Amino acid sequence: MLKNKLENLIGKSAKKIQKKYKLKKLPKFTVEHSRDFQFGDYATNAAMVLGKEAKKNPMEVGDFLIQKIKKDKNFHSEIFEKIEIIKPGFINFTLSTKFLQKNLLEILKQGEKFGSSNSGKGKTIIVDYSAPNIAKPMHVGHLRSTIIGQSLYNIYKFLGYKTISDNHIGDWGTQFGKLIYAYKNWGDKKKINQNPIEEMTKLYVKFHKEAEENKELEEFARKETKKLQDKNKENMKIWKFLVEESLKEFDKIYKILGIKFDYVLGESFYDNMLEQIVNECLKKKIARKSEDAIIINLDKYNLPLFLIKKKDGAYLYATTDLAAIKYRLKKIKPDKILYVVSNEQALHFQQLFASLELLDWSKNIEMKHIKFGMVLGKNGKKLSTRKGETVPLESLIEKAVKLARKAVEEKNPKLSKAEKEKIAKIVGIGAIKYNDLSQNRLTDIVFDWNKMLNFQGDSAPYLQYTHARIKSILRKAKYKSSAKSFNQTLLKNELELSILKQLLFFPEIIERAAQEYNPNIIADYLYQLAGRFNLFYQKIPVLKAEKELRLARLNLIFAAATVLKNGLGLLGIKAPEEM
RNA sequence: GCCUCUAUAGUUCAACGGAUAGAACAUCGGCCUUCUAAGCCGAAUAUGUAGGUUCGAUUCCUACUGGAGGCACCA
Repeated sequence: MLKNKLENLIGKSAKKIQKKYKLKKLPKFTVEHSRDFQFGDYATNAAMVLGKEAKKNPMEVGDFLIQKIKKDKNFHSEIFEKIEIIKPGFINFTLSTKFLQKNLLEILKQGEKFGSSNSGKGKTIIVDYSAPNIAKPMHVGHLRSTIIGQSLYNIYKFLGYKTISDNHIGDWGTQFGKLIYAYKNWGDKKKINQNPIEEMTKLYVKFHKEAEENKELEEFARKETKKLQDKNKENMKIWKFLVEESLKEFDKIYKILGIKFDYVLGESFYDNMLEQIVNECLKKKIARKSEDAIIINLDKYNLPLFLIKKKDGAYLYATTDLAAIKYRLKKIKPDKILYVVSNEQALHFQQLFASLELLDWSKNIEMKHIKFGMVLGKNGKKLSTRKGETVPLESLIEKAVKLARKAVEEKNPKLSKAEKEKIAKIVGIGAIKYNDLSQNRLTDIVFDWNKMLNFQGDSAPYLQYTHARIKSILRKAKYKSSAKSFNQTLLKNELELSILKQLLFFPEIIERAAQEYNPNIIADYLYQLAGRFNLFYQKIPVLKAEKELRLARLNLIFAAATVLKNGLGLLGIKAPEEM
């Protein structure tokens, strides 16, 4: 990656400056590519930070730095056309046209692999995401975890990590007591078979309604839970039925969304390890009894206590999480675990990670809570399931696809029905995913139908459309692969160069998205790339260009299409050939 | 009370301590006898308040104000 090379180059030269001025430490500097190209293509603040440390004029320091860089044996003068220092002390690097043109050949050579790397080689990373609850419908809230998680998974895999996804399904716990009680009293197997989650939700709701009038129900439910945890045959059978039916419905949604998991180990999977976990905590004296329950005291971390066993003997989700970690440490030996879970649970993960430290399990592993903001209603408040404010995923998808179908019908009526349907799905679902992924993970997002289903501007359909446009040109030109030799030096006008530069940045963008666990960096990049292409498209003819130039441009736009497709792929979004 | 997020244009969102704070939607005005107008070009409008650190702050720190969420027997 050019950015890394530049960092090394500047770093080495900066050390020489450090010596020259006898500085104790080498201040941190940054190297970044420019958003617009008026100040060059890459810039560093090295002169400014060095100048500050040395109490010298940055412009003067910068001049020295540039001299040193140019003298370095790793410096290739053919890569940079110009290095200059400007105003407060930015050093700007302008890439040579020749280098950019040559880089295109490299991109074409790498094709679908362009942007990938082996920087994660030898490292294992578990991504824990989606985690819906049995018997409850998936809604827009789950969507964030699912989509962000899947995207991070794709990104890390692309960077050469051994990547493992695990869907930690909520298939165990107290809600089952209520559900089993409700099922035994009011349940209808056939109805559940037909419409599993809807029927289960009805049972759940009914339970709560009845329980308000009859306080005894809560007690009954607790007993059912206990029976289930004691592996009572009848309750196990009902439980299994409810789980299986729910999973079928989840799988339907995952299939439509193109989400895949390497493991689907629900909470129930860890049930038989829980007692052992609590015992270990007691043995290590990090847990103790309190009010008949068992807790881990986290005063040392300034955190509230962590409950791992209830007074009625049942275990909690904290216990299950500990068990899951123990299991993963043993079976998978990951270097890192990412929990893609909403910000609501920030405290839980703080407690969980602190407990790991006390247990001395966390020595060789990095735990990360990849938190994200909530999906709020138009009123700026949390969507309430009870009030029916949550938008079920299925209806959201349906609505998006329907809208996309209408759009394809208008824009491209000649396509066959099957093709239209395929495109409608890709576009509708892409729009939904992009809406989540293009936003910063941490901010709450306000659910907005208009925005969610917006097919213009900064949206997946815009990117997909750009890709389809390119593909359309390539079809008309009967362009076949990039194997053909062509004269890349013909690509030299500003619009062509802006695309070449943008393409060059792709690998470093992916690296950054991974570092920050933020797919929106890729989304933002793709939007810029598409913008640059569309500008080019508007002004520069490809098919009508003179023969050699035409071939060069075809290769250029083919590379752009490849990067759009690769990038969208990392976001879990498909790029149709036409639309 | 404590903790985690958060405050940017009419609205919904970007911006890895850097250069003139970007978009999209909505509004107004242009561009289809040339490769897909789901597009392109142009106009107008924004960093909650008060301090601090810094050559430089939307970004870091402090306080205040506002918003969302969480704080042992739910997950």
